[in-house]
Amino acid sequence: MNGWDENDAFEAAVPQPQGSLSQRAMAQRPAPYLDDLNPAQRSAVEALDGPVLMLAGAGTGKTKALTARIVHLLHTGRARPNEILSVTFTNKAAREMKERVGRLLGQVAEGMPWMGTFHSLSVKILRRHAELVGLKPNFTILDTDDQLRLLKQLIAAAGIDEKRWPARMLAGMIDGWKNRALTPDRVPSSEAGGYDNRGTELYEQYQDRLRTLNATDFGDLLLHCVVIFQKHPDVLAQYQRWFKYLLVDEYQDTNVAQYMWLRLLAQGHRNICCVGDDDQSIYGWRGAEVGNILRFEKDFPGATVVRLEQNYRSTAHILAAASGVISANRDRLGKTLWTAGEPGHKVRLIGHWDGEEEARWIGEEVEALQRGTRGIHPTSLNHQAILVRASHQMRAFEDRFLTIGLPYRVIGGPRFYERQEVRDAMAYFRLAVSPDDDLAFERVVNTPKRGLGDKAQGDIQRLARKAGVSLLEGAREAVAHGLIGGKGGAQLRHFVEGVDRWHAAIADSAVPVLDDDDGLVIDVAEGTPRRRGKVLSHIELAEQILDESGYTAMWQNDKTPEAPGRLDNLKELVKALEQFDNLQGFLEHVSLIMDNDTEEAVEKISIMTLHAAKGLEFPVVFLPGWEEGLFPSQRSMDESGLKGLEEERRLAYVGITRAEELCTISFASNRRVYGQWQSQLPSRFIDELPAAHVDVLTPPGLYGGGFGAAASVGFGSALEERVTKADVYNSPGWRRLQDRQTTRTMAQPREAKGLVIDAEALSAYGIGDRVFHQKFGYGRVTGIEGDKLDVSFEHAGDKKIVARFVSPADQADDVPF
DNA sequence: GGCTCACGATTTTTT
DNA sequence: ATCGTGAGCC
Repeated sequence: MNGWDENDAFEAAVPQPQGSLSQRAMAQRPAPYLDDLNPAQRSAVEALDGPVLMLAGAGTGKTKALTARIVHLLHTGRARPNEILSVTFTNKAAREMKERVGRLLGQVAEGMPWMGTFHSLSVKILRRHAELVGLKPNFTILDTDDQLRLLKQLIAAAGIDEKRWPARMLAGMIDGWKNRALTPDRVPSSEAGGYDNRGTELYEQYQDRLRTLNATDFGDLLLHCVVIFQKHPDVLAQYQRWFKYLLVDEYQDTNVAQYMWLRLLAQGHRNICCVGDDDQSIYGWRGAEVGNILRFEKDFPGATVVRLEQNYRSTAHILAAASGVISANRDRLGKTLWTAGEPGHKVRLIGHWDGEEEARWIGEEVEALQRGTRGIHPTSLNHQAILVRASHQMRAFEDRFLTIGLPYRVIGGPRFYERQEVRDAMAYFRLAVSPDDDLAFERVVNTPKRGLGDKAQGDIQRLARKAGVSLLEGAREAVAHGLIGGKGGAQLRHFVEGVDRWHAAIADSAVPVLDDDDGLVIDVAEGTPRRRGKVLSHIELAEQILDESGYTAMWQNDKTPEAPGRLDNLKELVKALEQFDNLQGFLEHVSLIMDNDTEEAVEKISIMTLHAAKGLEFPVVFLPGWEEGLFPSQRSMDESGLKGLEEERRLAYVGITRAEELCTISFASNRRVYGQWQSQLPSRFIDELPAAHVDVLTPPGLYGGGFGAAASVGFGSALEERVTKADVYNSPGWRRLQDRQTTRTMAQPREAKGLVIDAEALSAYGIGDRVFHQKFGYGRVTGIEGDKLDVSFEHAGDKKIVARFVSPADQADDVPF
């Protein structure tokens, strides 16, 4: 790699702070946070006024610069802690930044009330102005389950077949609109398709329903804020004045709504500093707009752009490999990472016969590295990671590691607060706090089973709707008039009485506590002073709720293997209550804050998706499954064309740059996908790796070495067999492998995705062609009969379609935003 | 109201 | 292959 020369030029171009006036002036006061910054970081920290774009490559110390900037703002007296708005995407990032700022300041930085995620900050703002969007300040935030339940009801009410138009899909559409800050009235008519052309209508109904329930979903938090800012200039002006400096982390991940949110707040003083890396934009599929960062200089004319390019994480070979891959992307702002460190080991590349063998080989490598028999120092399992494209790839590794007893941990998976039992418990708490929370009522009225099925619940719904009261009140009525028969009726009575009792207990002991430490006072309602009325602590109450409702008993009686774990989670949930003053406060924060990263004592290798790995680093990284269709993912390319491919490539870049010392890329020639064997071609990204920085290891399966050969394959050893990539592909072993692939493919032509089988070219379409249908989406032609095609659709299944109803789907189709 | 069977989907994921 | 969902049946 040739980044060193470029860097020298860069350093020469930037005035060196040594001996400069400002530097000597700074030295007068203790400013240790500036001392260990490199020149680029330092200029990013010191450019305080006006728009700043910090282009921070992987591992270039962006968090360090960001935190130093905050400290610098405080230290120079430019802003008080509560006048800095500092936005991250995850709570984890926010927490880390708080800690680091605190460490630099030499104190606990709880004095930064406006440091948080887009969502948590939006909630904070929205609570103050809820009435401007038709909500009460104590609105609840729905989780995905609630959202789906609601949408299902609306779809059913509209008489639409939920089979054909699933609630999931509508949720996705609405989410997409909210990501782009589109209220129902602004949704382009071209996108209103589906759902019998009533998509927007359903969206509108959904929003109405949320308002009635005094609830929002996650997307609303941002959207409502943007609407308020746009419609109420006076409110916006107060915030603009208050937030003197804005800092944004991971700017490349912002969506349109977040962009507008930021822009609105930054208009005025324009002191906005965005930090990001266009090469690490991997969330386009959930609305992130790389365009936001690419456009920054246009959006904020006169912006200072600083590039952080010195990498402190990886060896030169690893950086060069990553740079080589990412350089194939167009539309980059362009950065060249360099390191002052050692070249280190080349990136290792190895092909395997199939996925199982790949897992076996990696398992052995992991153990060898752990023992230190691979030429580098012994590496703890905690410092090794396997990064996969899709979570189903994890299975092969889990299976293998379980067999050989290699401890592993899967990162990602369902979050703590997403677990069923946690949500159920929370619904009970919600009901106790606000008995008219209908969604909570629906969720737990028959959990545990109380003999209240569809019929009984339907009766309650009808009754409540007719009387215009909440479901709980409806249930009370139903009980009073004996409308619910037998066992169910008695249990419902018990349930209603329980909620009443718990609610009364809360009214006795807890008093709303107002947030008053953020310094910003805008029409906040009067609050009663904090008081600890002592009837029941909220923790005791929570336990009582779970016991009296029979919820704890339900899991105690459950004999399934996961029941004990669920009980543990409930205990943990109750324990988490300790950090809050009352149930209200808990409910308010839990949906936004609960994380569960518990450090374990046992050494384990981490398995996670590439997405989950962003922001992390490991000395040793394995990147398996680099095969066409898997990585880059076929679906991504089908759905987003070139844009999709480029995002996949950025994912590859993210993967490689996670490695500090040793990075091993691998692929398999055969893989079982959805139960069918498929032959695989090595990923195009493999060919984009610069050969000079890659060691191609002898694939044990190809050279007949089998088990023994794997152990002898190493690097840095004189015995090592080194071959070039071309050698591998031209080798007899590789050809043999190709031959076998073909044989298999011919034997199962129907499943042979990605391979064009000899077509009876009767029409414009051939077997194997990818096609697009207005309604069914993308599919592949599996047969031709006269003017009809058999098409296997990705989402809609197998259909016989008249050829003129489909259009050819170009793989490079660029779907416009 | 609970259980079984068939069908369909199956990248990535935060808040 | 496998998992989750929904409909239909006891």
